[in-house]
Amino acid sequence: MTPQERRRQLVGIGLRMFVERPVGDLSVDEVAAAAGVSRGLLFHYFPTKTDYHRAVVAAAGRRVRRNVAPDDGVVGEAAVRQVVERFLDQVERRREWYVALVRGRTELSRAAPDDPMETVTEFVADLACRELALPASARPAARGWVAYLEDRALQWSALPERERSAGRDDLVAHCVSALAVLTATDEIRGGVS
Amino acid sequence: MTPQERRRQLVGIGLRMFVERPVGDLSVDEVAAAAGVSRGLLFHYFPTKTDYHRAVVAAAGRRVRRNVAPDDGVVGEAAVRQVVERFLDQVERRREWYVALVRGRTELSRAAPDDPMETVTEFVADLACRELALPASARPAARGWVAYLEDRALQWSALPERERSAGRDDLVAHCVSALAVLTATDEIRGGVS
DNA sequence: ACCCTCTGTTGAGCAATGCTCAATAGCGTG
DNA sequence: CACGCTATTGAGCATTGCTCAACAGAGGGT
Repeated sequence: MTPQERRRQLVGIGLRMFVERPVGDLSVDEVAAAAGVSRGLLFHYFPTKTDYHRAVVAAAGRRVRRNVAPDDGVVGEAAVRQVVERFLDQVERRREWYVALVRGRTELSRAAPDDPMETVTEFVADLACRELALPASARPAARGWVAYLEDRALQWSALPERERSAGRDDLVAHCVSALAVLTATDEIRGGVS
Repeated sequence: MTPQERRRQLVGIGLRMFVERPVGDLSVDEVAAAAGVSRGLLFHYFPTKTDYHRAVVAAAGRRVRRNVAPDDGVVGEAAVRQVVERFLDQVERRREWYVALVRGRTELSRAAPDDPMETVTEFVADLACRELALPASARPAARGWVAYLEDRALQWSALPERERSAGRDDLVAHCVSALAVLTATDEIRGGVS
């Protein structure tokens, strides 16, 4: 088996086991056993367990990024709305998996130069800034908005099915508006004093 | 040494070591050594390492909650403003410590009925709802706002000192306004369409 | 056909760590 | 002084992250 295939296989196994327990608690033996290889081989591909951990979380991040990206050709506020919708879908349909991802990326936050956690946040914040033609000064607010969006999505996805589908459209509208409002520093400053 | 003192001592040690490495990576031996006791004793007080972990994070959460609580007698929007200010202070003055807390609480998020992470979030959200007399329907937005506030505080506290002190007042004003706007569902819906 | 190298792979083994348990020490009480 | 209670110990077990020297077998050059 070629190295690239092996890596994919191993990371793939991590992505699946991920849901059940945090990657940190996952033993190398288990992964190796699931792959039908020896412990040693895993260390051949990922010199450290943390490296493996990082690879798995990074792959998860890329997957989410793919899933929430808007269709080609959709631009402006419509793109933002689509991202919000897809983000809600993502969190709703695979809630535990997403929660596991949040945990995994947080565990890695220490000494992570290419912090894989940032993948999704950066992507969404960038997209929002671009599509709404926001000034550079609005970037922190846009990033904060992503945190807001994620929290709302996690709360919402924990609701019983009935309330969830009922409130979905309102939530989308609210979050889209929220981005505009939070990044419109002048308006918001005057709004409440 | 009385059991209560021992517990306090052990948790206190955890609170201090906490900054350097995640509680999860902290070995029982180290804690025991720092306390001048044997491994075994630690397991006498905290049957599982996770229990110890939880105790430390819970204590950290209580400490933050104390630090951000507004003064007695301060009510309404002033109370919210004070919480925001104190929250920024907290994150700024002990950034690594706060980051460690975020990590610690996330690590525990699995199967945590009395999730200590919630301590601070719940506290701030409750306070905001109460002081601004928000309806129950605004609760999710208030919780989301806490996530927004935390993210902004973490971004801001990473800035070089100059920009930090310059932007501080604006950030406080922005966050206080943001709470009002995010929870005023009608306004925000109409505001941007 | 033989050997040789290169690389994916193995498995034994080390050190650290979470955890258990029987035994001890020290103190207050009858 | 003896007794019991409880905080405390330290040896020991199983697991786990990680190292390393050795193996297998496919391809190529002679």
